Amino acid sequence: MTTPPPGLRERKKQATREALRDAALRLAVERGPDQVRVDDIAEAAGVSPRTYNNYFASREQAIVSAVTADRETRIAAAVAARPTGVRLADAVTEAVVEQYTNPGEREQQALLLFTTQTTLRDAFLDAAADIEPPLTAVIAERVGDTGAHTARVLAASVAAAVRVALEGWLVPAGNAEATASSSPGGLVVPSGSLPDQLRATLAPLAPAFDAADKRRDRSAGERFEKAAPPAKT
Amino acid sequence: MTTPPPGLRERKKQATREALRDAALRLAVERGPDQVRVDDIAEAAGVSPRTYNNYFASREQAIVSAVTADRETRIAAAVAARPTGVRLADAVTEAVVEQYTNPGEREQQALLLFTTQTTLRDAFLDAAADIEPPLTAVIAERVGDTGAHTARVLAASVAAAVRVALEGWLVPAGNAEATASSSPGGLVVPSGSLPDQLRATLAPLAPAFDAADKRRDRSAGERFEKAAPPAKT
DNA sequence: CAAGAAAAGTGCGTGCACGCAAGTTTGCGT
DNA sequence: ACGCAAACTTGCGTGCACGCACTTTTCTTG
Repeated sequence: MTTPPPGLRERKKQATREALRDAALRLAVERGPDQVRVDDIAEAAGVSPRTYNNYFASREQAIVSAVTADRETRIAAAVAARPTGVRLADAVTEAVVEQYTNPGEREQQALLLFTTQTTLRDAFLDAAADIEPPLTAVIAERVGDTGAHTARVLAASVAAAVRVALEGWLVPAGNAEATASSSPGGLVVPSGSLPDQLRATLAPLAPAFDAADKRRDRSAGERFEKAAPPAKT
Repeated sequence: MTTPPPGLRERKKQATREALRDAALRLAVERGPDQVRVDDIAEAAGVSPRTYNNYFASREQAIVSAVTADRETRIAAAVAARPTGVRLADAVTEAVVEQYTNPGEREQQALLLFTTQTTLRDAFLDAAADIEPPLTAVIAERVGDTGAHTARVLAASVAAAVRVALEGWLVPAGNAEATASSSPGGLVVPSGSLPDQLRATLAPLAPAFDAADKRRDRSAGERFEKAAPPAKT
C-alpha cells in the first residue's frame, strides 16, 4: 500500500543514502572521527562531495544517521500497533523502550564512539527530536482534537524526555567527577541500563497523557478528580 | 552577594557581547539579513572577526540573542518569585507568559525579520531551549528529589511546549496555505496572541506538574486539593 | 608594587555547508 | 519509440566556524 513498486528513482536514492551512511560510520570507526574528511565519505560511496551534502547537512548527521536510521517511523508504528485498551502513556513508553533497544554490534561501537566526541554526542541527541512528527500523528489519533496542540506538545515532551534519558546514559567515559557532582551527596544511579533510564524519564509525563486520554473516552462533561496511579516507590 | 563589584574583566566582556548583539541586530534590520557579513558585525562592534566567533557560534545566534537576551534567567527568577502556595504549573505558566511578553519596539521589528528567513526563525526557536537549565533548578527546588530526573524532564517539556507555541505563532507571513493545512477542515486559531498560544501549549503539561507537586506537599502534610480551573471550551 | 598567572583578543589556516547554474538521468504522455 | 519535463548530480565559488599559537590585558600574590 505504501510501496507498490517504489520506482527506480527512489530506489537509487535510498541506495545512495545508505551507502553514504554506511561509509560515514565505517570510516569514523576505523580511523578516528576527526580523521574522516567529507571527501573520503563521498568517495567511499562513489559520489561527488557536493552530492553528499545534498543528503546530509553535516558530517555528524551522516554518521549518526547510520544508527538512528528510521527509528522515528518504527516508534510511531509500534505505538499504533498496541491495542487501544492500554494506557496511552504505557503504549508510548513501551514503544520507545522497545525501539531504543538494539542488540546490534555495530551500534555498540558507534555509541562508544559518540561518547568520545561532544559534537557526535550532540548530533545523536538531536536526532531524538525526529520522533516528534510521527509521534504527533499517532498521539493525535488517540486523543482526538482535544486542544489544538495537545498532541504536538505531548510528542515534543516525549522527545525531550528521551533526550534527557540519553544524555544521562551517555556519560560513562571520562568524566567521573561530572557524575559525582550531579548529585551533591547522594547517588543518582550513575548510568543504569538505557531502558530503565527511559522509563524513569518518561514516567513524569504519564499524568499528562492520562489527562489527555481521559478527556477522550468521556466525551461528555463530567470531571472527576482521580488520584495518581499508585506510585510504587 | 551576586555582584559585589563584578570586576573589570567581566564588565568589558559583557560590554563586548552586547555591542556584538546590538550591531548584529541593527545591521540585519537595516539591510536584509543576507546582506550582513560577519566582518561587518565585528567591525561595527570594534572587534576582530575571530573574537566575534568567540562569543557566538553563528551569525543567527548573534542576531537572535539581541532579542532573547537573558530571558532564561528572568523566567527562572519569576518562577522563584511566586508564592509557594500557587500551583507549580500556574507559576511556571505565568512566569513564561510574562517573560515572553515584550512591548519593546525593536523586538517587533526583529520578530518580523525572523518570519522572513527560516534560518533566523530556527535559531530563534532553538533559543527557547535555553530556559531548560534554569527552569530545572527552580522546579527541582519545588518538587524536591522526587525521581532523579523529574525536574529535568518537566523543564525540558516546558521548553518544548514553548517552542511549539512559538512555531505556531511565527507563521503569519507568506504561507497562507500552511495555516490552512494544519487543520484539515477546522480552524485552529491561525495565529492568535502569543500569550494565548503559550497558555494553550503549556496546559497539557499541567497534570504532570500537579503529580510531581502533589507528592511534595503530601510529605509536608498540607494538601491543597484544587480542581483544574474551569476549562471553558 | 612588581612579577607571574590567568584570561581575553587576534591572525592564520583548514575543512565545510550551501547557493547557483550547468550537465545528466529517470519518468511519462503521446 | 520519441522527446519533453522534472528530478538528481556535479563543479565552482563564497562565507563561515573553529583549532592553534601568539600577543595583550586584567587579576592575584608575595
